[in-house]
Amino acid sequence: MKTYKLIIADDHKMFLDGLLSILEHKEDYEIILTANNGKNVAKYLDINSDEDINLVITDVNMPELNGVELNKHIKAKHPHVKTLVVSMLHDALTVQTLTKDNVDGYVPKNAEKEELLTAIETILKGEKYFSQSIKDVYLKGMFSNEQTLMESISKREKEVLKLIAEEFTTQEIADQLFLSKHTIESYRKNLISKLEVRNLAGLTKYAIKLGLLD
Amino acid sequence: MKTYKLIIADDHKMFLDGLLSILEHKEDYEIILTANNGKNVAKYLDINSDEDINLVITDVNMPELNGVELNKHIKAKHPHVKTLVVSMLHDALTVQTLTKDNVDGYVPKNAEKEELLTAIETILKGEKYFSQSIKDVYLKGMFSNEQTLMESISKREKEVLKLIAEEFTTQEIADQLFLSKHTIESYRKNLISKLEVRNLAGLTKYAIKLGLLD
DNA sequence: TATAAACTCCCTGTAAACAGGGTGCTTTTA
DNA sequence: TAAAAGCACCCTGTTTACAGGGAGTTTATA
Repeated sequence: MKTYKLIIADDHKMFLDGLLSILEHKEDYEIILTANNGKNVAKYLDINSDEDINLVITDVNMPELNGVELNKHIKAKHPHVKTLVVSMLHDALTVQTLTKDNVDGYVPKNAEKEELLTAIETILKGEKYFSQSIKDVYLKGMFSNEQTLMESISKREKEVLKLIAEEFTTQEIADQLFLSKHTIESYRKNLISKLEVRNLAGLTKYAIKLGLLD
Repeated sequence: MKTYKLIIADDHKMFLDGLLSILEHKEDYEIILTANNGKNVAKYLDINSDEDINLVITDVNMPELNGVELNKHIKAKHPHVKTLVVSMLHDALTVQTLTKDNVDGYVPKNAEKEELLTAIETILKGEKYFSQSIKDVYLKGMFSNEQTLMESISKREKEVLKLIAEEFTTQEIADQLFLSKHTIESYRKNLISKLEVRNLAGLTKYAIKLGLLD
C-alpha cells in the first residue's frame, strides 16, 4: 500500500490537532510537516523539492502567506503537489481565485470528517473535490455581477479606493501617490460610477467588501 | 475519580471532531451532547436541568444562538453550569460582554491542546481561566476608549449614522427623519468629533463596526 | 501591429461636507 | 431638584466632493 506524504497548514492549533488526530491513525498518510502559516510551507517545498509531497491541506486565513497565495505558489512552482483548502465558507471571489489557480479541492470546516477523508482520497486519485456548499458559493458568484465589478477595478483604482476608505482627502492621496489631484478625482469619479455608489460612504463599504482594509 | 459531564457546541464539525478526539480518551470527561448551534444546548439544559452538566464548551459564532447569548442564558438559568468559550480571537467588546455575563473562561482556537485541557481542569476546580491573548484583548479594550465611545452614542445619533453609511445626503436624512437639515449637520459633526474620524468614510466604517448595517 | 484598457491629467461648475461656533427645550439621573 | 445629557435648531465660512465633460500616453494583448 502506498503511503502519501501530507503537509497541513492552519494557524488554529486546536484545529490542527483535530486534523492530525483524524489522519494520524490512517496508515497510508504520513504527515511530513505542520505549519501555522503559508510561508513555512512554501519554504519547505522550495528547499525540499526532491521530496515528493503529495498533498498540502491548507486554511485560507493565515498570517505571513495566506491559503490563496500559498496555493498559487504551489501550483506555479510545484505543480505535482495537490492542494486541498479546508476553511470557513468564503466569498465567491476567493473560491474563484482558488479554482482559477487550479486548487484541487475545497471543503468547509463545518464538514463531517468523513467528507474530508473522501476529499483527500479523491484528490490523491487525481480528481478534484469540492463540497456542495462551495459549489453553491461559486455558482452564486458566477451569476451575480459582483465579481465582474471586482474584476473591472484596476490595481491603481484599488490603491486609490483603499486610501479613500482610510479617510484621506483627494489632495492627500495625490501627494502619497505622487499624482495630480485631478487624477485622483478621476479615479474617485470612475469608482463611484463603476461600483454604482453615491459617495465616500458607498466607496468605503466596497473597500471593506473587497478586503482592502485591515 | 469523579467524572465530569460536558457539552460542546461548535458549528465547525471538523473542529468538533478534533475536540472530541482530544477529550474522549480522557476518562474523567463524559461528553453528554454536541451541538452545532447554541439553541440546542439551551434547550437541552432547560429540559434536563436535573442532570448535572458541569461544563459547556462553546464557540462564539454559531447559527440560531451564538456563544455570547448562550453563555448569558446559561448563567441566568443554570448558574451552576460552567462555561468555556473556545473561539477565534474576538474584539474587546465581545470579551467584555462575556466576562460581564460571568463566563468562566476563554481560550482562542489557535491555542495548544494542552492549554485547553488546563483551562477545562482549572474551570472545573471552580476557578476562571483566560488565555493571555484574551486578557490582552480585554485590557486593550479597557484602556482604549472604543467601547466607551460606542456607549456614548445616543439612539438618535446611531439612527443618523446608519443613514449616513447608507449613502443618504444630509438633506435626504433630514427629510426621512422630519428634521431640519441643520440638525442632521449637527449630528454628523458630533459623530465625527466623538468617533474621532475625519469624514464619511470613517463614519461608515464605524457604522459597520457597530453593526448598524446589514 | 492595431486596439483596447489602463493610467494620467485638465477644466467648469454645483452641491455637499466639514469646522466652529451658538441657543433653547426636554428628559434622565445623581 | 439641580446638573448632565440628549435633542433639535441656527449661523458663517471654507474645503472637499461630486457631476460631466475632454484628452494624451503608456501598456498589455489579441
